[in-house]
Amino acid sequence: MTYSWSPALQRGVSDIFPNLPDSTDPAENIAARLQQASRPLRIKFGIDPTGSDVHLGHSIPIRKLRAFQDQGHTAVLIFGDFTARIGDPTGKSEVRRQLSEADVAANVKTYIEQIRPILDFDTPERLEIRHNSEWLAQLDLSKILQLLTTMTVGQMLAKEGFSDRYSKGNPIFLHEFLYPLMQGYDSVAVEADVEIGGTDQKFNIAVGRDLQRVFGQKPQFGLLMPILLGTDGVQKMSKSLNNYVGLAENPVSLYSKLEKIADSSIEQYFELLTDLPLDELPQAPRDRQKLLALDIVGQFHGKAAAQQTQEAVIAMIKEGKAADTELVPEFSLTQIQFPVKLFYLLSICGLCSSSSDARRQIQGGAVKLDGQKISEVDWAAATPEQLEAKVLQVGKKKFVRFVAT
RNA sequence: GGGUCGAUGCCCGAGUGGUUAAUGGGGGCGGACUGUAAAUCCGCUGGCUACGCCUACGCUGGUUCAAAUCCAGCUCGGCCCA
Repeated sequence: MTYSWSPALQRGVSDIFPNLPDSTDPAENIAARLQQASRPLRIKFGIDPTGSDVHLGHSIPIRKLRAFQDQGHTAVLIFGDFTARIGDPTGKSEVRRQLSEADVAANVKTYIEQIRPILDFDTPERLEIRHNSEWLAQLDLSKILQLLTTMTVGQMLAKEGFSDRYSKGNPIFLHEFLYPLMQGYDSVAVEADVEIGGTDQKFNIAVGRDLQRVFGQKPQFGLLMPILLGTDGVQKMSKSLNNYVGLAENPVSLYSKLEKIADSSIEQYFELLTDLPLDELPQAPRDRQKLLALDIVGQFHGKAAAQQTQEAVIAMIKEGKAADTELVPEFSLTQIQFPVKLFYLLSICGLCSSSSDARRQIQGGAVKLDGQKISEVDWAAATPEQLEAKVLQVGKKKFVRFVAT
């Protein structure tokens, strides 16, 4: 089998290093490295299971991993179960809270489920899932010292984020200095040939190269992918900014978020999140948004479901009707005691974050039952029959359908 | 270890004994508008099956009829010194 630096691998890549474009030295040029490879390369990507949701931003390097898999290489997916407990200081302005072992284990589980549609889990030899506690938990002090002697405080402080924090007088804890070294050591442990990461990972990936050299390995290539902008079109996609699109979201929510992506960021979305040819995209902005939403929902839920979702969303939002039963989350009336007050109902079925919030939404005219606006705060339903099969709605995109069982 | 300054709601940031969930901004959520978004305008932005009741200004106590505001101790952080 021969390998090459194919267009699918190159798509969307923002930086690759080392990179001497004309060189035929496999240590300096990725194309040469691939061409001269006699075995599948080991492509590393590490993710810290710090939360429970994986979003589209995370999916970009994972999609790249998939592209490598499809060309016969081995994806080495590392769950940073050990590093998650320290927290990557990259891009953070403050210290991250430490997670318990149990939290981390639970997160790994949900991550795998969310990533499943993206990666090839089935073809033998194409995927290796590792946890970095396998090797990091074993390190003894002398080994740690060996890692520490490879870098200076000056080098660490030069890292973006540290330098900002230091100059602003914000605290930096010593254990945070260990993070890049641990991520770098992961590369040693799995003998990575290429490490994929966001552009913010350049420093950490470069540390990996240094450490591999120290441990007598060929240094990996760093392959950096752009950071995806969030749904606000301004800041990077991130859970804490609440501008993210989660992989596990239901089709309707996925679709309705994606069809609103700002014109200014939609090209980036196409390039990084789809395989569609960029020169054949529709001209009309609205059509682009629809195509994007359709394609991505299709990736996670299948083409047929995506098509259905599109129709349902158009019906629901454009025409003000709640259409297809299957796409509106259902809520069982058996959980409710009658008579029930509307604000309590809104809070219990999850449409509002609290009953107080629900009252405010009612007063603000956001609440509809089967399309009829309800603005009386004390509106109540006396019997289940009054609600059965009806759709309760807050704003334009939050719905629940009541069912009897 | 010593000195000094600081800690307010999702975030930033006013407030320095007394109608009050606590000015203002950001963000968020709703409404109007638009091709969605953005921009703009308006409203909301502790909790509780609620005409009332709880909990809130780092923590714990104290002074007072009354404290986010005064006092003490503690915790955490910045800076300076060692």
